[in-house]
Amino acid sequence: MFQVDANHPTPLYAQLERSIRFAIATGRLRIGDQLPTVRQLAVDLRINANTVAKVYAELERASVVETRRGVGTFVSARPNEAASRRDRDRHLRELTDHFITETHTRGFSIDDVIEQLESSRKK
Amino acid sequence: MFQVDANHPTPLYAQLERSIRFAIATGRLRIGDQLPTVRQLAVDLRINANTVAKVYAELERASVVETRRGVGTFVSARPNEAASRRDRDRHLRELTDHFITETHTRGFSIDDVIEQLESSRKK
Amino acid sequence: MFQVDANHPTPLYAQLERSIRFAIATGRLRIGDQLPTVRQLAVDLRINANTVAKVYAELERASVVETRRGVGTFVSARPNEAASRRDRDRHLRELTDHFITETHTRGFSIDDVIEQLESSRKK
Amino acid sequence: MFQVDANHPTPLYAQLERSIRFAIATGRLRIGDQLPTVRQLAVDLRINANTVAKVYAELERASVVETRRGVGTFVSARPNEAASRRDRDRHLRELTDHFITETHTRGFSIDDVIEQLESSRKK
DNA sequence: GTGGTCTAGACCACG
DNA sequence: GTGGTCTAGACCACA
Repeated sequence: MFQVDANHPTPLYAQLERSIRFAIATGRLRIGDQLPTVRQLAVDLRINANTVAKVYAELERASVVETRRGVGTFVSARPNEAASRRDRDRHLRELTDHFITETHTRGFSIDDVIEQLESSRKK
Repeated sequence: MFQVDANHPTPLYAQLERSIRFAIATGRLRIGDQLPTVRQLAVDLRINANTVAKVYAELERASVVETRRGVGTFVSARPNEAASRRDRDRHLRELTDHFITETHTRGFSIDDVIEQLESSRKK
Repeated sequence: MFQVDANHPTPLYAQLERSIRFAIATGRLRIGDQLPTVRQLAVDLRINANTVAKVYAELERASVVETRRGVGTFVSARPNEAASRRDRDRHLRELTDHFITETHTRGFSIDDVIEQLESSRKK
Repeated sequence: MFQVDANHPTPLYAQLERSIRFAIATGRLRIGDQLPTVRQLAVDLRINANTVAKVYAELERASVVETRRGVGTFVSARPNEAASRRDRDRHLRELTDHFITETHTRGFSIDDVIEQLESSRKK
C-alpha cells in the first residue's frame, strides 16, 4: 500500500507521510477509511513503530486523519480537488525526473527510455 | 541553474547531487562544461560551501565530474559502456518495468509518463 | 586501536580510513565487529567527530562497513569475489610485481618485504 | 627517479620532499650530486613548477640541498646513518602496511600475498 | 582564486 | 545514545 526506502536519503517519516497523503489525494484512501495499525504498518514496511506513530501523530495534527482510541486511525480530510491536480502533476514530474537521472547514470538516454516505454505500451 | 529547497525534507546535498545529474542527463550540461565554483554555487543557492563541496566530491567519486586542482570542476566523459547489447537491453527493461509499476501504483498511465518524458527531452 | 598523526601531511581522514582498513585486513577487526562510535573515536583520537563520520561514510560507500541507524557501525561481510581464479591470480601478480618494483626502487629486497609481511600476519 | 601520485591524498609537495630525502638517505643521491632543474622535474612529474620550487626551497632551508645561482641545485647534507636505518625500517613498514590494505581491499589475504612474493623470489 | 581539510557546535532522524 | 546533516569560519595545497 505504502512504500518507503531506507536507503533513500529522504527521511523515512517524510516518505511515509507523503505516501499516505498522496494515497488520500488520489482517492486510493477515502474519507472514513481505516489506516493500518501503527504496529502492523511498522512490520509491513520494516521500520520502527515509533516512526509510524510519529507520522500518524503529525497527520492527526494536520487534521488529515483522526484517531479513535481503542478503535483505530481513519481518514478525516476532504482532499482539495484543485490542489490534488497540481500535486499529481508535480508528483509525476518528480518521479520522471528521478527516473531520467537514474537511467542516465546507467548509460541510457531519454530516447532509449521512451522507446522502451512505447514498446511496453503496445503489449 | 540548479535548485534546492531548504524546507524539503530531502537533504540539501542529495537534492543538489540529483539536480546536477539531471542537468547532465537532459543535456543542459555537456561533457567538458565547467560547473560553477564551489563558493559561487554556495552563494547562488544560499547554502554552505561545504555542502556544495561534498556534492562535488561525491560526483567525482562516481566519475561524473572531474576536478582539476586550482582550476575548477568539469563534467567528465562518460565511462565506456562495457556491457553487451543484450545485457543493456535487459537492464533497461528492468528499470523501465519497475518504473511503470511504481507510477501505475500512483495512478499514472504509461501515456502520462511518456508525455512527461517528452517534455523533459525538449528542454 | 587506530592511529592518526595530526602533524603528518596526509589528511587525517585518509590516515584513519587506511588504519581501519588495515585493521580489517590483518584480522584485528572481523566481520560483524562493531567499530567505536563516531563520537567516542573522535574523543580517543582527539579529532573532530565530523572527520570520523566522513571516514565511516566513505567506508560504507565502499561496502567495508555497514551502519545501522541509531545502532552503530559494523564491519560488513566481504562482497563475493566474482572474478575467476585465473583473473584473480593475474590481478594479484600485477599488484605484487608493482609492489616489488616500488620497494626495490627504494632499496629493499624481496626478503626484507616478506619478513615485514610475516610480522604483520602474526599480530 | 622520484615518484608522486596526484590521486594520492598526501599533498604533492610532501610526497616529493619525502621522495628526495629518502633518495639521499639511502645513498641513491650523494653529496654533491645535482638534482634535476625545477622545470625539468616539473615536466617529468607532470606537476606545477611552483610545487617543485617550493620543495627545493624547503629542502634548502633545512640544509639538505644547496642552490648555486645560475648553476643548479645540489645535495649538501650528510645523512645520519643511524637515523637512516630507523627511517628505512619505518618506510618499509609503511609501504607494506599500505600494500596489505590495498590487496585486502581487492580480496587477497596476507597469505596469498606472501605466497605470490615467494614465487617471485624463486624466479 | 580554485578545490580540500578540519574544527566547533547546533539540530535532526532513528531505535 | 546512535549516526546524519548543516553551518560558519579558519587554514592549506595548487595553478
